[in-house]
Amino acid sequence: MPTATFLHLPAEKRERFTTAALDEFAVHDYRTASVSRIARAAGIAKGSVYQYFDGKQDLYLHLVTLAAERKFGFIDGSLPADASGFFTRFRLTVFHGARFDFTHPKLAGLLYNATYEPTGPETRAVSAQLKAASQRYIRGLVDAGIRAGDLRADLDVDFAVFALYQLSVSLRDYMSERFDFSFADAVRHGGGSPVPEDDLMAVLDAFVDVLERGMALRSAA
Amino acid sequence: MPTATFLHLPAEKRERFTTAALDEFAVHDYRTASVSRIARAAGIAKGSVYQYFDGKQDLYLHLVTLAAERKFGFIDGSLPADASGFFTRFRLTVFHGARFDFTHPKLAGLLYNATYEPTGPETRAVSAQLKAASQRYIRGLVDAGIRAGDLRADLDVDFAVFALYQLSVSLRDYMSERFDFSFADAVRHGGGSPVPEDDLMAVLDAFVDVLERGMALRSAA
DNA sequence: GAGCGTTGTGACCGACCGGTCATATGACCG
DNA sequence: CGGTCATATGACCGGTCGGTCACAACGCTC
Repeated sequence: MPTATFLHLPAEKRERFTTAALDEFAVHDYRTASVSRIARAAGIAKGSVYQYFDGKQDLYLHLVTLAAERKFGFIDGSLPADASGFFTRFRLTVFHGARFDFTHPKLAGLLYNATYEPTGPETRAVSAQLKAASQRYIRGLVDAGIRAGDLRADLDVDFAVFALYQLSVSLRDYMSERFDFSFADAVRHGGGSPVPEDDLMAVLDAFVDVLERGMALRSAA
Repeated sequence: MPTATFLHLPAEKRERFTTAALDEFAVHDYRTASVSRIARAAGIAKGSVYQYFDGKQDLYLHLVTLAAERKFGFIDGSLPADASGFFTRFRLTVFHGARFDFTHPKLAGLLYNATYEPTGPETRAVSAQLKAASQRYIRGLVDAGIRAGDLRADLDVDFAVFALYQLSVSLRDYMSERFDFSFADAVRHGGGSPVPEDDLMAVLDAFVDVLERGMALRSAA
């Protein structure tokens, strides 16, 4: 957690530092990210970093927490309050999640890296927490979907949660390929034109379609 | 590619080295893996590594190629020649892939790491090739499935291939959690009892079930 | 044995890492 | 002005890395 010193910092400097740190962790995984580079990019001495945070790990935890709060907040704030059916709600959740990824590529890149972080001792706890929170959220949706009669009652819930989670997370890769959108470039050179929402929705329709109907050709009943 | 020197090595020494290198790359990602540690574990001087391979990258490429050939060969050799339906064939493919993962944890761990390798310049090409080969294989299955009438003709093939690929790859994580089987431990301390094939099949049934029928409760036709 | 090509060796190189700490700076107070 | 305290600094530390190279050891033929 940030020290009092960091919180007392003039806002401009604090943000300059945060931006530099996000830039670094959005492009590099934990081990490859360099505190020295962050300090250089922020225009401060390396020693100062250790006046603001306990160390690399502490800084990382702070950034991931911040990014997760922003993304979950963004999604929650974009969802309508009234509960539509499972598939509508799930599609909207993924849709707004993707919108967040396009408009906040740094934060999204950090979260993506954190999710796939090779399990070193310094990052395992953070990754596990992130994964647990996402799966808990999805499990809530699935449970409600079964109760509401939107989903088959004999569904293997564990597997369904796993599948929805994996596909949601890796959808980023799919979109990147399908729309030729490089998130790495977006982080490095800011922006790039995000995918039109219509095209995004079309992909999500294919996604939900497979979830809902399956892939099999059903012989006419 | 290995040098002539490496190929002239007595088999025992060559295998001792290969084993040590696999051990290292199965547990660490590319950047974290250490040539010095490999040399130490193999009981040779570090300089010798550079008599056998052009460098770290070359060694890595060799190992990934070797592991991929073994795994694809194992699966191909285990599949029946006659083409059953799409879902049966897909389930068998994943089944034998999982069997390979349990019985060859080092090779499988290396492939898994290579798949999720953070995209540094040294590993990007290898990861992309691995992913392309897997997706090409799956696309073949899907195309055949549509032609045979096993799959809906209006299926979004791109998305289907992506989903099947992602779920197959990450199935390892799911099994690890579901069966409390640590692949990392299996690599480090050899073996551990693999999941009984019945339990494995039960998971794959749930997998294929979702693929085939979808998740929606269908009102009685 | 001498000569020679192949293979083995590990000290060494420059680079970078996370983290520390003695010291400098500067703002506030009496 | 002196004193005090929060903050800023960057040279420095021990460590590890991938890679090199001068040299030693070996195996072969003559």
